[in-house]
Amino acid sequence: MKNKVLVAMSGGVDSSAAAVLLLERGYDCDGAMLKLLPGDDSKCCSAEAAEEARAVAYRLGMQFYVFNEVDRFRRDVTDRFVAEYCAGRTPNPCIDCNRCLKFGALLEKALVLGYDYLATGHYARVAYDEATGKYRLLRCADRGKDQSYVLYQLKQRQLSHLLLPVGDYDKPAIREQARRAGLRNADRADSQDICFVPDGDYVSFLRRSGVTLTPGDFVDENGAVLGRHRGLPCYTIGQGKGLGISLGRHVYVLDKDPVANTVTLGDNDRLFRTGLTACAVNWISGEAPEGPIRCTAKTRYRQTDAPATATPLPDGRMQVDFDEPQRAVTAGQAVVLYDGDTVLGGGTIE
RNA sequence: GGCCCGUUGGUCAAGUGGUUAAGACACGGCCCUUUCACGGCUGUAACAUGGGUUCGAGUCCCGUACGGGUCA
Repeated sequence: MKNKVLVAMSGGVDSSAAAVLLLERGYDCDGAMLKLLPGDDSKCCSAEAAEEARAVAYRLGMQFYVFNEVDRFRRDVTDRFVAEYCAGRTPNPCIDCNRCLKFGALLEKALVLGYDYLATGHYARVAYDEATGKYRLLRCADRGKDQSYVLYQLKQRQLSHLLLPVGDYDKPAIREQARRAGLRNADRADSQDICFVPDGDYVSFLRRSGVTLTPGDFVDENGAVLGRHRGLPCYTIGQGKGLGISLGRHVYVLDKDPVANTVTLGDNDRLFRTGLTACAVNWISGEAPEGPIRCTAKTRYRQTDAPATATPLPDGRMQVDFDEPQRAVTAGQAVVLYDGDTVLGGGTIE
């Protein structure tokens, strides 16, 4: 009888509702939270969030644990975040955190402690395919809330121990579940921004982490100087605001050159590309397809997927060619592949 | 130094006696959002300065400051 579940609780509505749903289905649940930052700086694991989560757990009659993963979080998430920005890329730390902490450290901890499953409040679904004997990762029922993009790094072993109960519902239904269960955080605002950057100012975080920002030139596509930038990490491809430069028309970041320390600006229509390569590729099925596959893909979390052809490369990387040019394909961000509602896999854009 | 031209929001830039002083871009706020962005909505903000003329001056006249040009 596999029914012992450790629920990853953030103190928010979604993970709380996940616990409620699992309890209703008869699972034997306890709650857990990861302590990721040393101080009280994180939104994910602040004292307040921990209190919220603890209160919910106790109300639901669950045990509640906090596991300290400060060192691992620094190594696998924040250090990497800083290094990526220094290299001129735009990282997505949530993906690393999911892979290494939530579905890495926490899942291992759960299994060691004798739990059968880890559950989270992500809006996505896991399904078992009898025919192939494999697990599948699916988008959630509510496309508008779908979070499968940030889970594309999951592997079969992780999926086999994963429950995502909120993925079958939409947000209003989840809030209603929480309300019905008498949870005081039913109307708590959704989380947002990078959890380890509470004020939303990631550039200051980089500075505090020892990164020196070197100002340089904004240039146009011909190399003509348009103004001064504050340092490459302050910008990402496709960005149009916060440039502080006034040319009488909207311009966007087309490119960043770490060697020349320049940021190229230009018109929106110069941002579109059809092809990309990706590294650190993960195929949910556990193995790369034999050859090119038709799929849809998206290059940023908040974007609708577009028709494409994905081709596994011999060295484990992958080539993705879109039918129509995509805007602001950015190194460091993730490209995620879908077949309908099924997540096929993804990788880090080079 | 003489003469000429110019000086409107953060930037560019309309406006030739009576306007709520346009617009674009920048900037702020809100929304969206477990990344960074994009996007949507919305807002703040100006007549270089001191005197005149006029019922009334950003608009006309004089001085000052600053910028550009030009002359020996």
